[in-house]
Amino acid sequence: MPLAKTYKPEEIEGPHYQRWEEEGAFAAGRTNTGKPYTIVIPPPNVTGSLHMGHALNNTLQDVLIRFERMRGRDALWQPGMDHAGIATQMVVERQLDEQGTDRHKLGRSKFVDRVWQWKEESGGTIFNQLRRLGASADWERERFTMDEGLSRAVTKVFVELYKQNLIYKDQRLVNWDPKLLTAISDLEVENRDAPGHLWHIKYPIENEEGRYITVATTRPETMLGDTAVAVHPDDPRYKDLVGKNVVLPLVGRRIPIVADDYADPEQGSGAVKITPGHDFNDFEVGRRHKLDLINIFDQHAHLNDNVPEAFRGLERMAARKEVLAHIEAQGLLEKVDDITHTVPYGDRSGVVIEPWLTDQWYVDAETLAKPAIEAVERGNITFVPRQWENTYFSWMRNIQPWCISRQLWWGHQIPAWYGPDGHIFVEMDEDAALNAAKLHYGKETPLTRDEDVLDTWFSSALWPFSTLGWPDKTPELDRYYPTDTLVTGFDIIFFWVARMIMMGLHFMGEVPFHTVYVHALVRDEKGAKMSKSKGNVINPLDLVDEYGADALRFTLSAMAAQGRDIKLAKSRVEGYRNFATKLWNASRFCEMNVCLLRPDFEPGAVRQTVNKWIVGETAKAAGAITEAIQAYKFNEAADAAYHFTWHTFCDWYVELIKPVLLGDDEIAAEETRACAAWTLSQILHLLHPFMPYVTEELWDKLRHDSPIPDTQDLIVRGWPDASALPMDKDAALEMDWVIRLVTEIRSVRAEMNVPAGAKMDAKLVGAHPETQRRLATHADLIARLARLESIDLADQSPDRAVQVVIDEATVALPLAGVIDITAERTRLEKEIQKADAEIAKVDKKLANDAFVSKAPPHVIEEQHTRRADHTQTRDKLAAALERLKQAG
RNA sequence: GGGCGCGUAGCUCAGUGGGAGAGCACUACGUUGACAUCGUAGGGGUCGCUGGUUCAAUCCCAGCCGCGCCCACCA
Repeated sequence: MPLAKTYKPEEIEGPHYQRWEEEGAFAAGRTNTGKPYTIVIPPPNVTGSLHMGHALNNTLQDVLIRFERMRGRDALWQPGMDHAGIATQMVVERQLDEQGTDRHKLGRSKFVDRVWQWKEESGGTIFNQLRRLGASADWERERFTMDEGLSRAVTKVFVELYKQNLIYKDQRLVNWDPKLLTAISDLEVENRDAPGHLWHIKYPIENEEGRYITVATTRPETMLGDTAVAVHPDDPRYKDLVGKNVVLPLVGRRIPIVADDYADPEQGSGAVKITPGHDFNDFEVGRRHKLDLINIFDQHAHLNDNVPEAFRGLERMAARKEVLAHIEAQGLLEKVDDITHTVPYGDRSGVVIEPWLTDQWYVDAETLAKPAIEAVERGNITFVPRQWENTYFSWMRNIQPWCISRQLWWGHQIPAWYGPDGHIFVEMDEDAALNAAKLHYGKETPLTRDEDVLDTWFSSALWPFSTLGWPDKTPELDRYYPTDTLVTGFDIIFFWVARMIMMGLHFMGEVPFHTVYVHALVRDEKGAKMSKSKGNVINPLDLVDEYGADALRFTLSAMAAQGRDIKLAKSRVEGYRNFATKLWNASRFCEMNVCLLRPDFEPGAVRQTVNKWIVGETAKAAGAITEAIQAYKFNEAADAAYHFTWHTFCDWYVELIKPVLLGDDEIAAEETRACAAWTLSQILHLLHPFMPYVTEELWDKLRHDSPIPDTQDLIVRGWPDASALPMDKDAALEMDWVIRLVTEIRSVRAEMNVPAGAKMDAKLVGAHPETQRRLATHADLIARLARLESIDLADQSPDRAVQVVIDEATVALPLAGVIDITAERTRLEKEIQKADAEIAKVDKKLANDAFVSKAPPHVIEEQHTRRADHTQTRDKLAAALERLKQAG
């Protein structure tokens, strides 16, 4: 069946994907036995659906995987999903809320069952969306962070780190989310600038009637938990007050005035209230001065019983109002400044985070970070672009303890059990814990398990080895670890990349991957971050529906320049859909002209100049594309493929061979048909990583029409080897001359408004023997492409002709009566001026002694060549003008 | 307060120490047997500003202006 007249992506995409999957083309270890090439997918949230960031991220991974697979590597793209603790729990809790219930009514075990049920029914829609994009992941190896195997890995890592004292339990201030009722890590806190106020409040000095010390605060409600006022030890204003007490307003508590470097004389009043229970800095000050720590909030950030009765039960903001009202009523409010300050918000819940004193589990990240820093310093891991290494280093070198416990129900429950006396047993499972307890207490002792679960990122940190079977010694782990490339966005370098490096090195003794390719953010076309609230989200699947997956993939690849965000314009996608159409139509051309793939075709043995030329151009393109992908310059690879396909193959080669295909020379025609088919097949190969569907479809057609059908799908075929293809320099020069000649004639025709139907017998004057030979070879072709009746040699330009200069020769288009002689004179004069200007520019350079003595020889040589070329052109143009004048 | 990135054609973006590029948009012409989702030709830019280095700067350096992001405990 011939190719359809129009390219319709929706008709070809589904069937090919299905076939690839059925044939196991994505399966690692099946198609190739070569050196492994491995990418682990950044596991999307089980709740997630495909957004532009995923589309970009996974397109680039698929380009790499398909490229390496074609190059003969045993390509493994390891897919899987993340259980996404908080996000998923929130989704299910929302559902419960709609049903008028909540997780507490349900109980922990039923709630977790409920989440699993939701996961089985609705989780992972994103993978079907990735399939539509053409992602060639090894789906049979799909993993989930809560799988039995991965959970075992998580437990083992926890237990081992605990036994190595790299995990410990500690009581300190944490970032507490009063909506989600859990601790979160530093990274999950989003600091936002917000307008606020700085209240200056007078604290009365004890036993000194009428004397006050003024403190400035953005959070007056926390004064109820103050246990000191700090001033700088060198601050002359307050020197005599250090050691004295103030009477805390509203509370009546006597609290000391302490000297501490933390107090900045420049800030506020220079005296700062100290609330060790609700501020990270104050906590440190409190520790230094052995101050009491008073917790004034409950888990919802409502005031608790540690404050005077009038304030109990108030929510933070209400408390603030109430406190201020009392302060003002007592005449203790000195002044209020309007300021902008940063306020911490929970990145999931969107509520203000409260520093709160709790028991939590921490990872000693500093110790784990050391080898992870060295691995990047030594180049065992390279970031692309390189600059991200600085970001990595600056965070890793100042890394803080990682709070890994979460007060949630969905996640890996911490493998810690407590004895009646609070003794902690950290073991692989309950039986082991009970045994340990029996040993410890000398008798069987009931234990209670820690209620908390682990931070989601704790399990994803193990992803590169847990997905391959660790802690078991599996053949996959042996073969595919360390992986090769990690493709990710910069927003999770800390969350994920850094932690994978730490865990990989610690537990595997080897880096988890060698290259981290960090891609940009996809923004809307105005450069704004896409977000639901702004309503500027472009759904990638809408673009797939409208233009096809290939067009979207190609667009994202072509725009993935390193180190720059992608502002996605729809017109770009449309343009690349048109590109796919162009390719489709070029294939139709080949089909209609019976250009069949010949298994015995030897690109090095072609005899026709035009074929030698296209073989060389193919080699150049293949080399450029290969090099670009290897350097992760996806945009350069895409551009090179685009340009070669459209502007070299379609615009020129196809046009150049038309006369050959229709001509009488059957031997030449036969060779050209085979060569055209071969070139098209090379294009399909080179485009396949970017546009898998349309290329597979066209390849399918091409190979099945061939005398001996190729048995392989494109997806598993070999990648073109540029170095094995000949590049004929003479053929390149010759075709370049033809192309320039045709272009010049077309240009001057358009410029002189020569009517389309004008019949012209062109003459080539002053041609060297080699040029004469070229003309003899290609005259018919040139005439056809330039729409001439004929073109042949002459000794002299005819009268009243339009003349264009190509190298040493002049082409004359006799157009007496058709053209305006004055206009032609003006045109020639303009051309001469242009050439003169160029010559003058070069002369100026060459006249400069500094230039001639200091510039490298090849640059000087270049200038001489340029001068000669322009001079030749100028002379020829002058002669043409003279000729025109004589005739006129 | 530190760190990073960006400012090139109307729009979206490549690129380079030595002759300014692509796609889209725009203009003119075109029903040539692959393709109007097309073809041919063309217009359009002091490469943010100011200095410096250099024989030579859009590219390297410094400062400035504008925009964005990341990190940070400043009341």
